[in-house]
Amino acid sequence: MKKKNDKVSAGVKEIARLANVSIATVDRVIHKREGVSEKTKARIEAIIQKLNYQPNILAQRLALASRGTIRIAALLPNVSEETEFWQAPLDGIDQAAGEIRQYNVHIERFFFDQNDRQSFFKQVRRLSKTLPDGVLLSPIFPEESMILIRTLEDAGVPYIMINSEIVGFESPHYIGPDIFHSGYLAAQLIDYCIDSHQQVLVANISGDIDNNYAVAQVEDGLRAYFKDHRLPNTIISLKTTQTDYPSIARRMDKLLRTEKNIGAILVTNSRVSGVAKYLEKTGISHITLLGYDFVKDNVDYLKRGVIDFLICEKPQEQGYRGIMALFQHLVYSNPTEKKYLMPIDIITKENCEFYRN
Amino acid sequence: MKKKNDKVSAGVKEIARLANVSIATVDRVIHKREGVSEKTKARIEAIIQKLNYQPNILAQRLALASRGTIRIAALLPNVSEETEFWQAPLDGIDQAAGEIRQYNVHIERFFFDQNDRQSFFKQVRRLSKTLPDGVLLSPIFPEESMILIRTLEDAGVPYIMINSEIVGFESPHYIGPDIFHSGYLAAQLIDYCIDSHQQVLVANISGDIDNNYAVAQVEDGLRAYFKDHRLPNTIISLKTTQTDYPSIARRMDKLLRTEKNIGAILVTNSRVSGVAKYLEKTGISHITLLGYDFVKDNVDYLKRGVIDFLICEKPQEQGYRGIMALFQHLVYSNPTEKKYLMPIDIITKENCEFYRN
DNA sequence: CTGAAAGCGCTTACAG
DNA sequence: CTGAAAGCGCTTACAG
Repeated sequence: MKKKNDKVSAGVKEIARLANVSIATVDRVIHKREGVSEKTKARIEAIIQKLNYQPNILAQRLALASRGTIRIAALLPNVSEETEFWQAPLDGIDQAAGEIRQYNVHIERFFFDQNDRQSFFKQVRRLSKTLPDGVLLSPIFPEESMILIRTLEDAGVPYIMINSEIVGFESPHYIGPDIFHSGYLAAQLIDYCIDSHQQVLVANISGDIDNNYAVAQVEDGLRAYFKDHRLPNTIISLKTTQTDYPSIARRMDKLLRTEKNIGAILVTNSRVSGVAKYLEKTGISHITLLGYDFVKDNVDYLKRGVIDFLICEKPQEQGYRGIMALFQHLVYSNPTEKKYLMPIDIITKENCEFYRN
Repeated sequence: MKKKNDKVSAGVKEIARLANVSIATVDRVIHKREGVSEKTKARIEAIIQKLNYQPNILAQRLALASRGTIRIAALLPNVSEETEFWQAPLDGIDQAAGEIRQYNVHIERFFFDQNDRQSFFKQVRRLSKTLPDGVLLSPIFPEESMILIRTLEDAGVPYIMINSEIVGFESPHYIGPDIFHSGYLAAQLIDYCIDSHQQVLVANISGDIDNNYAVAQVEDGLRAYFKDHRLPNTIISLKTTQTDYPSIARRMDKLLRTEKNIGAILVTNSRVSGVAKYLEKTGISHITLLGYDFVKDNVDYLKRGVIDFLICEKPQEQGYRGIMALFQHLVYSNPTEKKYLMPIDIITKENCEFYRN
């Protein structure tokens, strides 16, 4: 099954032999370290060029493994019944952790309550005290996040943000969706489904709505689409910080009493199942319903035809990529890529069974 | 930045020390090889259990790397201007090749003409002659593919099929879309966009249409949706083996002369750009147009609003996953997973810039 | 400025 | 049935 002596390429030993030096000197040149005469350096570099030398990553890592542990901190909202969404990034982080634990990478998880900025700040302090080698965070609270980021930058600790950006702080260290665009996409789907005389309802359901820039950006994107395309539909906003079902039902009842012509509802986050429950209970089936995130409740309503479209940006992959990028950066000094924008996936009843977060 | 002596887990050396044997003996137990007394075997196994020993994959691979080369063959249609689609799986294969060349894996590519079964068979013979360690194929021609598969099975050579299955031959060695379902999904999207009195046109444009089961399955899926939902829309089929633009335009002209009420057109493969060109040239903008695959021409028409939806099943990832699965199987005897069905992605003008094949 | 040697954690051919 | 030793291709502390 296998042929012998079918080397992929020559290694340091061969280079050393050809250059008539020791492998230690070759290593110095490869890693651009001090202390090699220009002459030998040039000679070795020529050979490296000619042989098109590629280091054996396996051996490299194995040799480095003895050096010690890399500590990466992950700062995320905790996972509760009503914030099930955050399980996905966590799964991605766990997956990455599994793949790189061979390399002595240790990941510490710091959880906060997404409705309590105090708890966020508390975790920031805990995290800062130990000063890890790299940090993954979802910058839910912008001000407190900026404080952390300043600390990290001063200390030269690399970091990556996932899930949402800090408004007004363009950063190359971001892995996540272009949220404005995902609202724009939602509007396009709505445009396919409703008539020009129908209204669109944008429902923002969030405990801390004033700090929730993501929700606002989705709405901005949706409104921009209708404006750019000069569409005549009226767009109505609904805002509530009461996320429990009875409150949602009450608000919907009241709204639908006056607004008789709603053709579509976009819930700007994963709380769409609350509205779905309301529509199902009240037997309203002519309204197109859209929302965010591939979480269990939402998928159930999608399969039953109550929710028409879910938009999802692979949160698990965000967590996975975030950790891997930090790892690459710490171990191989690979630059943390420029901003990585996730695909914006459209999920319906008919493709949901094949979807992967 | 790093702490010393922060071992992930104990290794063979530690196990050997605790069991009072040599590491060679430990190795024998780990790999369930013959020639260890029951007594020592039991002792070593207990220690392995207790320590929850996990082999260091790096070291394992490095040690194995010296053994020789693994040869994987990939059998694919060639990439031409009108079969640009096949560039994507090829890119995925190249990416995988890059990642595993460290492990002395060599990938040989065999290309055939997708409109010429003779050329396929010729490559099958070439491939069979050298008998590689693993095979990746797109089974475009079912009969000839079955011949190859029988040969491989007899020789105990693992194989994986991508892109489409062989009808009537359910195989666990498949990585690709559920094509019937993707037609079903297309129908759902159409259902959102047209009225109940409008017609749907299914356009099958393929050089070798009688052998193209994928195209037929898409149509089956679409028809099944309309039937399952008892929708009144008439569905019209168009079939042509002339894939050049003038022929397509002629067929469309003729068809539209009699059928005045078409609300949507689904082109069952990547040839959708031909129909898009026709609609754009003739200034027809009220028809919803759907097709397959994220190739340049199609994306251009999508961006210009001529094509409404593209459906795509990550062909690049299929190639990548196919090679990686074979690699895992050959090196670690990981079972080639059960059938892996790809997500069915919906791409529109508003999310195409973020899509990744 | 340069080199010899040990070590990363595994596998294996060989000797007993 | 078992072990000592060499080797995979790199990195690094140490000696000169």
